Amino acid sequence: MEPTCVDTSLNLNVIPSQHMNVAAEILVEELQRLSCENKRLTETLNHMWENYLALQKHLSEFSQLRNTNFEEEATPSRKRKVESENGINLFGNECEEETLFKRPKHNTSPKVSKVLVRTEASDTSLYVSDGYHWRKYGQKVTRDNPSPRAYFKCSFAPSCPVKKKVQRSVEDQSVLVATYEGEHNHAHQQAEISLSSSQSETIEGSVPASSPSLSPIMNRSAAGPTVTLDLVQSRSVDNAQKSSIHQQFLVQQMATSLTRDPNFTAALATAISGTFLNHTSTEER
DNA sequence: CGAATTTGACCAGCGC
DNA sequence: GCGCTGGTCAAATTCG
Repeated sequence: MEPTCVDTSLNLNVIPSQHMNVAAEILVEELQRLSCENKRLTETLNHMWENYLALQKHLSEFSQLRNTNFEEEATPSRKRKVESENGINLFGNECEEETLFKRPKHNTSPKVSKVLVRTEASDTSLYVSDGYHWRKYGQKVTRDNPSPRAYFKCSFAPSCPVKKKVQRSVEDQSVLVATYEGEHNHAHQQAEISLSSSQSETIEGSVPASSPSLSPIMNRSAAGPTVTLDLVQSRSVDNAQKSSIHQQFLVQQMATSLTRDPNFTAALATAISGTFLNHTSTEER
């Protein structure tokens, strides 16, 4: 899609001083127009949020169905038996890694999410602090990446099925890529993670549907204003409350982006307006 | 001394 | 069937 730029700038230099009233009118009009657009964007965001929740619900239902079928059909091997005992064979909401599709027979697609963590270049450790307690159970050098991959299991609760893989990014050695699989079946140990809002970025294609985060790059060393965010889901948290927090965070992220980057503002406004207009036009039919 | 980490061996899936 | 690869296990080692 070709990005269309919406010019929201006001060229005050072209307005002569004797036409201040006219200029004021223009300003008021512009303000009203922006207010309308803002309202429309808010509505669009709410609509997208509702769609997202509906999709998540459908996926959840689908995964339960899949899981039931799996239990009836499968005769798990030794390893897989252990996994199913731990509940790791639950069919998750989202599957992002290509490798997960390569082994559909046994990989039952637990919920997978990726988090990128920026570290000091000199920091060679593979530890990502995320509020949970992890036990390292393996390390491997993989073919596609010269830096080793570390394997962790959540050790906060003995029966917790969540696993984590941590590896340095091929492109940027200072970035740690943490891949989480499964869902914690216990309360969050440290429910918050500090994110550097000034330096956080989103990575295309790595946003898990179930994760409240937008796959931020967390900067361990950066000082400055932080956004506190629950990165992982806890079953102990009330769903409605969780949704509310999530929605607030999304709105906050959106608002921050809109106010910060004029190009992004224009592109996003165009994209969302298009989606919104498409949606209303189909509803009218 | 118990917990955590390291590391080589092993296993299963996949492609050829 | 065989080799390659990713993932896991478990004994050995290190750490607090």
